[in-house]
Amino acid sequence: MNSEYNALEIESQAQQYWKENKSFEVVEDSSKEKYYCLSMFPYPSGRLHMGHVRNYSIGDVISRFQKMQGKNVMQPIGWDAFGLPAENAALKNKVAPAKWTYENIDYMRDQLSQLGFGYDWSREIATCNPKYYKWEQWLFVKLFKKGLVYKKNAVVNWDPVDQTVLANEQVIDGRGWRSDALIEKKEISQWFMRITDYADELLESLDSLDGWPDAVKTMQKNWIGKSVGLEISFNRINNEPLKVYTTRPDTLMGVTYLAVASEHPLAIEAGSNNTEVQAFIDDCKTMETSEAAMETMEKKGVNSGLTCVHPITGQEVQIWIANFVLMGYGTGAVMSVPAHDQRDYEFAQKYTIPMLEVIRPINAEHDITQNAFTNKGILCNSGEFDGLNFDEAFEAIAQKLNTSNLGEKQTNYRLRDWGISRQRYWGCPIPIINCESCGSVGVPETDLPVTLPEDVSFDGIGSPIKKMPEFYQTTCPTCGGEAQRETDTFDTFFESSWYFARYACADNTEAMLDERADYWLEVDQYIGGIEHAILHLLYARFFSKLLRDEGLINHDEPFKNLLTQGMVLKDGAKMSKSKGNTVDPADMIQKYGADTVRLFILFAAPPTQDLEWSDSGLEGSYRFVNKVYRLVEGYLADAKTNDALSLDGVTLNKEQKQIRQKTHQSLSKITDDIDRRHSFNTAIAALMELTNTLGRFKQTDGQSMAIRLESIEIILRTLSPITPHLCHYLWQQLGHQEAIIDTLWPSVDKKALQQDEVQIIVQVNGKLRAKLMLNANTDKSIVEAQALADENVCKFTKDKTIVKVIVVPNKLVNIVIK
RNA sequence: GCCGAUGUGGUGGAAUUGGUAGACGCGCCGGAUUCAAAAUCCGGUUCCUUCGGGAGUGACGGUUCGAUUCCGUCCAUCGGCACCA
Repeated sequence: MNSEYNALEIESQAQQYWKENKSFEVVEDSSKEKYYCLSMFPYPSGRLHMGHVRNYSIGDVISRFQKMQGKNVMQPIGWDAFGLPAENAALKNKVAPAKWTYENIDYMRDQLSQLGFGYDWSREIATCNPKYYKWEQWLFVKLFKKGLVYKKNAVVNWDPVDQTVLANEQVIDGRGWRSDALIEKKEISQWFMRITDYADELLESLDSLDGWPDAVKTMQKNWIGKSVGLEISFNRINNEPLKVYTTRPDTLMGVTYLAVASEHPLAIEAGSNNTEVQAFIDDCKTMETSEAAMETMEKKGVNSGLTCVHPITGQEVQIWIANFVLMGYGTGAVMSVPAHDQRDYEFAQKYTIPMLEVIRPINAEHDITQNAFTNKGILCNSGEFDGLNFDEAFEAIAQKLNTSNLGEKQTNYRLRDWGISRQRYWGCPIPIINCESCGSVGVPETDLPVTLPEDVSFDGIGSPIKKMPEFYQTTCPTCGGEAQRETDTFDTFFESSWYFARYACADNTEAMLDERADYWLEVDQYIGGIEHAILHLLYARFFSKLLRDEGLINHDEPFKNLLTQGMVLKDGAKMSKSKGNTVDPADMIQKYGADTVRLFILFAAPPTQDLEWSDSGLEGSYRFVNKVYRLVEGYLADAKTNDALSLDGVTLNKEQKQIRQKTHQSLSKITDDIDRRHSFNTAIAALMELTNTLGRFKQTDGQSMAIRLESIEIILRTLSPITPHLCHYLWQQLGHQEAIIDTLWPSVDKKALQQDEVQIIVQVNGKLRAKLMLNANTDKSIVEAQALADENVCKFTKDKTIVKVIVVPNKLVNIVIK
């Protein structure tokens, strides 16, 4: 054993050992319980940052821990390799997105290896590889034939200068990030998946996800946004009625205007003979499309001059055109009740539209001249409905409208169908051929994959494949006539929606998935950033149900347990390449070694908490790693001249007993912290305490040597998921033939835990006044008497009346005085 | 704006089921060791104090014998908001 801890040497040797012995390569094995541990795969942005290190360290600790529980553990890794940053890099560095991506993957694969993560590299996936995306094209064609995919018009951000579609992220204050041009909304035809067909199941099965954080389930539930309301028709003379959906039909009698989106046919009609209206509609064209922008921008509108008829009163209602109504959501029109909706209230005040109070609070006052009353209450000014509460009014109005065919109950979802078309180059080609006579035709299975040309020059003016006849010119599979390929690509969430299943059978060239997927699924533990709480996780759940309905897997849900890691922030914001605030672990690994870096990121905070990055304290982790090294070194030096006897556990002196007690208490805590609580920081703290305690215990008699060895071996095995290289090395130094990764987790000796005495806290009126050491399970009345007799306690109880005494066994006494 | 989180010493954080607030680190202060330094080891470190004690977990209220923990209102910060991944 070297007298100096040499991290880099120890680490490369351990990594070499794992590689040669295929320590992490697994196959299906019916004799063992399987455990599938998955961390969200990275986008190959160039270099790892501390967010990755955190994510993958957590996954590795759980994987190694489960392996030491004797389970058949699969921990795969791959690359979410399609996406926008490759195109941005292509523009900046004049390098093809494919080349840039593959180089990044090579670099980052090295970094992951250096960190010693126990991946089964034989299952590695890169989503930009045709062998991977072939199968999502195959699935897409099946879903297309099944009617789960359709085409419709949808709005995109159009940069008129760069002649390209921009992502929301690339639109800054309404302008293109490169061109600075005012961005226009543009409607183009795009592919959608009918995720709303599964809205109910996606909502219902959330209840079965016991291993998911409640916060994530709540966010998904709210995102799906199931509501029951009324679809109400407002008739228009000699025209189609205008339909609106509302969850507050009780406020119907308070409607003073309707609002439609600027793209609504009525708006276009109104604009065609009114320049003021047309000017407003034109103004709406340069408007950000994101919901956040919609909600926070100034609410504006214009009176269309058109009117409709209130379905109950028969009165004329104005139709306004408003910038906050979305054409793509619902009917593109809403009913407005200024007295009972704050947005309508402000809009009505701004444009002096009348307001009608029709709901009053039940047992309170509300001044409607101050703001809208948006709670439910009792109806007033509503004619025959006066005095009804929300539920009664809902039913009565629904019934009334139903008889006149002007309204019916409807269940609505906030969730919209998933738009999967992207007008980008670096993505998976949508496998559709457009034929003038046959329409859209799915690419036949034998012609898959539709391969994305990789050797292209990328200039940022639209996608290269839209300018490559050799790519898009083809023949129709149905009629054989001339036809054109779809040149849009999939949303990159498509790839990440099924990769977890593909890992189980990544080598299958004949099928998307096989029976091995059923062996490994569902994922026992999924780990990833909280920022994916809604979109990625919802799409992956959706895909699971699609795959199930195609008979490809037999699970309803992909992820049994979910650990949402908090963000690693730098300068108060999420680390990302586009913000330029990433921290590369490379230098730290070089200086301290991977074990120290892993230990530090896990020790810095509990995994679910956000973490503002700072490397102060990294030294402390390095110190601890060295301390463990010296602990073993010290033991081995003593062992040269002193033999460890077999531990008898009976004849031990007090100090020896205490060491064993501390050891097994720590083991118990560490096990629970890692397994149940995922509280790695406190597990490490317990390991530090135990190491410190043991470092002070230097006895060399036979029993003491045995106790030291037992304790050291517990430290090494419980620390090994966290700092695996160091523990691998030290385990060898202790003379073991079997590698530590192949050993089992130690078990707690309950006899060592036994405590003779317990500390009792004595409070007077909730304030700490004394601590007593008493035999465990001392009778309640004796504990109480002892507490009352305590000298310091008496100082506070003297001349006071004792109202009551609360005794919590083996823990606490609280004396309440007056 | 809406939805979901978070808020504790100089600092990262701990307190698991409502029961000792500040575990374990970092930093700082003092000591040992050293020719000296690094490294290491030992001790101290919430604030105020008349040294009895008092106050204190973003703010203000509430429930309780007892609240960092439960409830209400507010403030600040972070994540998501459908084309960043």
